[in-house]
Amino acid sequence: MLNYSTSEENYIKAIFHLQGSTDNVTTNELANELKTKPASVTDMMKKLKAKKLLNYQRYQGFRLNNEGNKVALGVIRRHRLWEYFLAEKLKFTWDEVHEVAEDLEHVTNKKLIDKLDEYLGFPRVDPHGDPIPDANGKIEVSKKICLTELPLNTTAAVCSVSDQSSEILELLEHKKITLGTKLEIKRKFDFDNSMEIKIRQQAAITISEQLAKNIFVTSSAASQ
Amino acid sequence: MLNYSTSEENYIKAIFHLQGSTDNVTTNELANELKTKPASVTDMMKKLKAKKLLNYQRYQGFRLNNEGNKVALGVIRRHRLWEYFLAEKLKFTWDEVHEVAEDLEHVTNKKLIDKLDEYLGFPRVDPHGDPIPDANGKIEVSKKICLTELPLNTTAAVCSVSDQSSEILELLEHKKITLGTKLEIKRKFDFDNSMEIKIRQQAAITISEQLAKNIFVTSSAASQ
DNA sequence: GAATTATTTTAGATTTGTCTAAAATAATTT
DNA sequence: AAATTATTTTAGACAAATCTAAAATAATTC
Repeated sequence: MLNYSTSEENYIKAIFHLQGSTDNVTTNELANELKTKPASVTDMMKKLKAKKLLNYQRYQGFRLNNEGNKVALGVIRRHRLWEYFLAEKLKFTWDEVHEVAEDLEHVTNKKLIDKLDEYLGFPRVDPHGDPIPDANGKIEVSKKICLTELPLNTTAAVCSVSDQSSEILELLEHKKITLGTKLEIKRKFDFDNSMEIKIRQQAAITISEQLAKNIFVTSSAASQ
Repeated sequence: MLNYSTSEENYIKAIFHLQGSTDNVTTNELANELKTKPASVTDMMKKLKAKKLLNYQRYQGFRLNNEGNKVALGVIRRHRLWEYFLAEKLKFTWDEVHEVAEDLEHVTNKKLIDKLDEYLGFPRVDPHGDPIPDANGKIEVSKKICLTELPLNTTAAVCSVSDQSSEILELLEHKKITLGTKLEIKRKFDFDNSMEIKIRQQAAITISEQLAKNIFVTSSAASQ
């Protein structure tokens, strides 16, 4: 495994988090996520394509390939181990750890990270409940839950739909929900159990209880 | 205290280690220390002078000013705390810690470092015996010892000379030893207790027992 | 003290990562 | 399907940190 710059690692990690199980990530999405400009994203995508870390065709968006995913999981492993360390050992609060781990994650010394992992007792999830990849990049598959059970403001990816009727598919197509779509619940209404969900940068949309009951998602924070 | 780049911090730290209590550091010395080219050093010295971290006049060498020393002590504090953490908690060996700490020291989050310090129990010296600056940049003054007691290959700075006769001063001037000169003993000879010492990048020179007995040095590794 | 040698600085180039403004392409609307 | 709008890419510029080669200055030697 080669070494990558802090900037490259941040792009790779962001793509990993944005890409569902099927979608390509778009230039604007990534620029928005990284608080940079689309032109900068295009430049970096050319570079990462040249380094064979992702698939990219101009105007078509991009996805990490096998090697890119491995790199991403390495960064995520470091980030979450440091988060665990900060919360568990240094007594940082839940909400403070992310920012500090953003810097620590770029110290890429395998022995350091593996010894840290051992010192911490090989934790399985970070303080946010997200699973920590092991030294081989293996990450626990997060459980499939019904959309009705997803906590508020927790991103999850659509992984299956129980009812396969043309009626539900028509509705899902209209709402632009497909397998792999990443979404989070912004509000729930007790009156009819409808909910407002947000998909990527799009405006929030409303989903009925009937629909929600038929959508299943995988959420890495489900174990919280 | 402003933030400085990794590169700036490395230059500042290196100058701190090279400057005795009086000497100016030269361009070549610093280039050699950082394994870079003299031209790069000159560029950076202009930059650090503009940021008011050091005194520098072209062709005259440079020294950190008050502010520069503060920055250096901050970097050294982080470096040595991480070294302590790596050795004490992660069970790295004595000789492995330096390299890893070189990277960790550039994560400049005050809360992180102060909490790490507390977690480690406010250690006074790192695994090499070098003192760790406290949160205010205060560093324990290392004890004054006679040059005859300085261990081999340990850098120390000349801090006083007991005999003040013109004869000894003549000899010291000839050997280019003044207050603040940093040196280390490379060899000791049992026959006449003479020793070979090295000053900076210069060739080793020989010192008699009589002379050594009159030279006192401060060594930050003296507590080892 | 003039000539030689060593050191330091300057000038100009390179790489990485970023930006703005304009051009190219894709998507949407009418 | 033509026009409009949105997205993406290209072209060219800039800052940071580095380098090489040449020029300037200082130190040393004869």
